[in-house]
Amino acid sequence: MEYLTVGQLAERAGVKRSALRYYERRGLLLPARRSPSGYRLYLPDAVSTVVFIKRAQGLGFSLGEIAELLALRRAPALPRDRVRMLAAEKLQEVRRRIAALRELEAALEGLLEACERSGDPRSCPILSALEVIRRCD
Amino acid sequence: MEYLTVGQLAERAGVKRSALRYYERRGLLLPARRSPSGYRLYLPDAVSTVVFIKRAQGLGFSLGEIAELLALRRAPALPRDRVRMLAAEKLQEVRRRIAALRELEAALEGLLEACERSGDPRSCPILSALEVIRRCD
DNA sequence: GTTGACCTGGCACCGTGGTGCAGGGTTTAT
DNA sequence: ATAAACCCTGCACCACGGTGCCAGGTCAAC
Repeated sequence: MEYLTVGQLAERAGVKRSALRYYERRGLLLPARRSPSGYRLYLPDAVSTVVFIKRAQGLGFSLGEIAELLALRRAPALPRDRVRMLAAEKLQEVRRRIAALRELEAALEGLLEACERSGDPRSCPILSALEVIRRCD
Repeated sequence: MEYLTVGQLAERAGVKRSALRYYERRGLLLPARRSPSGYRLYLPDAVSTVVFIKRAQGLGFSLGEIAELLALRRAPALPRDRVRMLAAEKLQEVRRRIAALRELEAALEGLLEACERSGDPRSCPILSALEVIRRCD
């Protein structure tokens, strides 16, 4: 078996056929060779490309960003600095998201604590806090 | 001015008219009274409802979840336990997302460190790590 | 030679949180 | 009286990451 069909590639890479066609449309997978009847034919190393996509997704890269990483991977002279910059930017972004979520976490913790403390069954500190128009933001 | 038009409510609450109509479609805002010519007429306290929506969004609640919070807020007997449960679930969800992002952070840090250490200009540890098919997951 | 599993392209659809436009009617100010 | 600014409904569209279906073509096995 020299070539893989789209279904075989999908199975080996652990994605759906429809996802592979979508990646091709988005420019992540180069258009595959075709059999005389029009079937896509992939070299076995296409598996590693799809794995690359899934792992980069797992690191929080969008498909657009992954398209750029794949282009860099294909580049004749490996532009390591550019790759490193993309990773560093993504790290900053991840850290910003963590910081934002930690503020959320603190806010929710505060509301739940207020809820514990409050004894008045006719009021709900959580609902009240949400509708208050804060004057001193 | 007893009533607010949709534009006035939008301005006071800091959202767009289109968003208010969308909230109505999604069941977050009860259908407003109408003027004889069909204009929506809101009581001034609709502002606090929209502020509620925006603040709840800020705490990470989806519009569907906010619809439930608003229904609870309107309920005759305030179901504080239910509100508390929703907030506690959201807190758990936020913590899960933080944990996932921290793993991402560590992974990206590891890759960038490997990049610093590696002296070989013909390879890129980041790209390599992405395409490796890990055997011992 | 037929059945079943596979493949093709194209298009529509999912959820999320809206925005924007067209083609009307209304209200307000000058 | 007329222009500007506002309102109405309904529909289409955006990004995101795909999925599902249709009608048809193809390939392998029995």
